[in-house]
Amino acid sequence: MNSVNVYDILQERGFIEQVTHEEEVRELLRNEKVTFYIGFDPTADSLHVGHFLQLMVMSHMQRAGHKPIVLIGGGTAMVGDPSGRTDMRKMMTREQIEHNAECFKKQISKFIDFSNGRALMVDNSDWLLKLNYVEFLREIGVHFSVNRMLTAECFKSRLERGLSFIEFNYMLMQSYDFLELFRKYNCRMQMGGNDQWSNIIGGVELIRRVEGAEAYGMTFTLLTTSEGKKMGKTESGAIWLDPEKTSPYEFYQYWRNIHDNDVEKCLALLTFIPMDEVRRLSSFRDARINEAKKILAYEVTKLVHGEEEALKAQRAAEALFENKGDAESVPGIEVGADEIKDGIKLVDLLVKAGLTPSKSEARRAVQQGGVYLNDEKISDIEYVVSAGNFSEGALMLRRGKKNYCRVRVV
RNA sequence: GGGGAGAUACCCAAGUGGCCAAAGGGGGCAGACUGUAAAUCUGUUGUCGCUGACUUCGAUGGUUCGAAUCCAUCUCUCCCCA
Repeated sequence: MNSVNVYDILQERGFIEQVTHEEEVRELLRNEKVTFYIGFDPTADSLHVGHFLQLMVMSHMQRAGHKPIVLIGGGTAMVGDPSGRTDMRKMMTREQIEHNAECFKKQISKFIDFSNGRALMVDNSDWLLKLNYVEFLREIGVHFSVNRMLTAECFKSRLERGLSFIEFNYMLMQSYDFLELFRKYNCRMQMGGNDQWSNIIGGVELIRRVEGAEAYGMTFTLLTTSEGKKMGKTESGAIWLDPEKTSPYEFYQYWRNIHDNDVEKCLALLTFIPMDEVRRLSSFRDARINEAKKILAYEVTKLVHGEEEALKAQRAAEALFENKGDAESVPGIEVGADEIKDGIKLVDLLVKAGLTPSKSEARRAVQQGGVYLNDEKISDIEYVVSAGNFSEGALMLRRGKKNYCRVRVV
């Protein structure tokens, strides 16, 4: 067992938000090899950075010799977790959920070591879907006080806006999951984002009531910016771990452009850089903090997309913003030589390059002086791009300050 | 089951027969400033064959020269009573 307690590591890095029994959990993690679980409901076809934070915790725990169970919520996704939402989740079909679950499984396998039984992946649809309603009520339902549930934080906002019975049941399902894993695998601890606190203690209490045994829970800080907004969201949606949905370059840029005040938090939570170094890097002020941001961006991208992609993203960023590195790495599109022969309208090219979602917006961007072709501002919306604009078969198209696209002729 | 309120663009929210592609705010985008940051200020924010045309105000059908606005039916949400 590691000499340094993983509890202290998690605490020092700022993960821990709430713990059921602080001292006991600390002792437990110091003295025993603990089996614990974190659940992931497959509500989308890719994980996002919020999930990544959970995976970092798992990773820290695994490094310390504990055994993670990744619980894919194929069953709970059929119901929908109301925690932390103001609106009702829309019902998902079973096919969607199964598809998403497959995507999750693939992605998670990259982050956690499942070799030699060092970790486990299970899907709660295996036991939830075949539950018998009346039996479930008699065995599990009796232990839950509606009065208490109604006072739980996770239902507060929904009590004002509306909460359907199906979502109200979510807590019971998640609590049952914990019980199931406790029985099957002696899983004694559940971890999760802080919005999961109510659901986690639901399980802890259920185990105490049914099994007369002590189980533990711990929640982590949610990835929020220093202004309290959810991190990992951009104009175009979430920051996904799937490179098809968020390219490694975009991913890199997201962290590269993080707010100064969030640098320390991100370095601590999303990289394995030692805390001494984290503190040193984030103590930089003014322009120098950019050094820390570059390291953050590189490290996180490396963890998620691998070293090669991280280097490519870094070189691309250097080429665009620091006039070094190499432009080859800049993400781009290819156009056929025949398309260029007769010329292609700039606005069409902007859309094709994905720099603007529609031609109207492309026109607007041009009119507002936000479009550059090879670093030269173009303000004519009728401008036609032709072979003359290319050098060595490529040109650089830019929209706004930092949205680039390298266009190559093939 | 009875009664009431409501559904408007990415979100919140005004508009209750033509002056409405639809006020205002948030968010987004662009410009200035900068450190590829933040804050601030300015502009912009349905689409397209763009000085014009087309589609949009829960859905469908109707009244009208003309509907987000009136009528009918339907779907969904919330509140009160049972």
